[in-house]
Amino acid sequence: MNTDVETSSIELRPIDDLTVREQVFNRLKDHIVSGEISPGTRLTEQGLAASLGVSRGPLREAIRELVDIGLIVSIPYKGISVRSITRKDLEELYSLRTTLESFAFRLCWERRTPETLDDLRRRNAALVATVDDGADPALSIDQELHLHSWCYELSDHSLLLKSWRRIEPSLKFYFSLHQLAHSRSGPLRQAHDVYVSLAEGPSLDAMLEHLATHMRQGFDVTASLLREDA
Amino acid sequence: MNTDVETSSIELRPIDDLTVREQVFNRLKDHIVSGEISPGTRLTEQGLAASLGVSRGPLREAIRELVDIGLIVSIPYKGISVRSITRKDLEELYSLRTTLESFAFRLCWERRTPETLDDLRRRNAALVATVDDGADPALSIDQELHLHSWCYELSDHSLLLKSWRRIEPSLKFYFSLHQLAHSRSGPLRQAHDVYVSLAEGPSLDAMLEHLATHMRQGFDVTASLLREDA
DNA sequence: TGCGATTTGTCCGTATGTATT
DNA sequence: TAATACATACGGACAAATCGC
Repeated sequence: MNTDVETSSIELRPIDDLTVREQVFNRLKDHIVSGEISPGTRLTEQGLAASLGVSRGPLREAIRELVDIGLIVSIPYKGISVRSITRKDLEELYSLRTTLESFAFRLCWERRTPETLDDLRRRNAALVATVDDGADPALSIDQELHLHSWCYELSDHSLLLKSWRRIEPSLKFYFSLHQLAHSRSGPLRQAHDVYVSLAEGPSLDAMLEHLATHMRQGFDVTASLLREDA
Repeated sequence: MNTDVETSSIELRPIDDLTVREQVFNRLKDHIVSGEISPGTRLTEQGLAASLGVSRGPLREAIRELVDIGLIVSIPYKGISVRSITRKDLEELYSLRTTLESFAFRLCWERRTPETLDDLRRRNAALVATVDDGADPALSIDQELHLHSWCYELSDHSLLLKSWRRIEPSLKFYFSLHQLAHSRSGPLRQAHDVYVSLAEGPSLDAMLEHLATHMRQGFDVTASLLREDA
C-alpha cells in the first residue's frame, strides 16, 4: 500500500497519540466532508467544545485549519459556519485539480515501474469491488480519491502532494453532497478503466488528453445538484 | 491598482483593526521572509509572546498558519524553527509556480483589456524604477511579486489566486535570502521586458513557452546560493 | 538509568470587543 | 439604547513530552 520507498519519510508518527488539535481537526473534517453537517450550518465554539469535550484553545486552532482548506467560513467576531458550495467553487476546484493532476502525471511518467503500476491497478480493483458491492458508497469515495492520489504520491514532489492533500477534503465534500442529494452509489463502475489503462500505456499525451475529458465528466456529474447562483 | 472590478469583493475589511492573530501572523511572516531571522533559528512561544507583547493563544494560531505555508517547521512537543531551504524545495516551488502561472495565463488571456494591460505595464515600470534607483532592493522584490500577481488577479479564479498567495511568501523568502547572500540589488533591470511584451502580444503559446524559460532562469539564479544536500 | 529543566500542549477563569436583538 | 450572545484575548495553572546531565 505504501509506495514511497525513497521519499524522506520524516512525517511518520504514531497515529494514536495525536494532539487534541489534530484529533479535533480530523473529526470535524470527517463530519463535514461526509455531509453529516449541512452546508451553511452555523457552528459555535462553545457548542463544539462541549460536544467534543475539549477546551477552546486547540479547538480554535483546528477551526483555523479547516478555514484554511475551505471547509469552514469564518467572519471575525461574527461566527463560523460550514461552507456552502456554489457552482463556481466546483468549477474552480475541478479546473485547478486538472492542472495539478496533469502536472503530476508529467512528473511521475518516467517513474512508473511494474510495482507502482500494480499498486495503481489494486487501487482501481478495490474501488470497483466496493462499487459492485454497493453496500458502502462512502467508502467508494475514499477509494476513488485514493486512486487519484497515486500519481501525486509517485511524483516525488512534496509541494504538489501537499497541494493535492489540501483540496482532497473539498473534493470528498462535494462527492458526499452529490451522493446524498442523488442517493446514488457514488462513482460509476467503469469510470476509471480508461484512466488506469492509459496510465499504464506508452503515451503521456493520450493520458493528459483523457484527464481533461475525465475531469469535465466528473464536473458535469457533480455539478448537477447545484443551482446557478450569482 | 485594484483590478478586481467584478469579483465578489467580500474580503474587504479595514486593515487597522485586525485581530491579534492576524497582526502576529503578518509581523512574523515579514520578519521571516525578509531574512531578518536566519533559517534554522529556533523559536520559542514564550520568547515570541514576550517580544510581541501578546498571549500564547493567538500566537499559537498564527504559528500554525506559518507552518501551513511552509515558513516555520514544527515538531510536536519539541519546538518550532524557521524553515531551512534545500535545493529540492526551491525546485519544487519553481516547478509548481510555473504550472500555476501557465494556468493563470491560459485563464486570463481572453480577459485582457487595454486597462488591465496598462496596469501590467505600470507594475513593470515601478519595478524598473526601483531597480534603477538601487536604493531599496527589498522593495524591488515586492514589486516583482506584484508584477507576477497580475495574471492571477485577472484570472477570476479565487482558488488559483489563493494558491498563489500561499506560495508568494516562500518566494519572497528565497529572494531575500539570495539577495542577502549575494548583496545584489535584486532582480535584473530588463528581466521582465519580454515577459510583459509577450503578455501584451497575440500568442498565448509564445507566452507559455517564455514562462518556462523565464522560470528556469529565475531558478538557476536563485539556486546559486544553495549547496546540494541529500 | 533516572532526574530535573525546558518547552509544548491543554484547560480554566475572566475580561473585553463586536454583532445582533 | 440596553441587553444578550458570542468571538476574541489574556493570564495562570497543570500535564505531557523532550532533552541534557
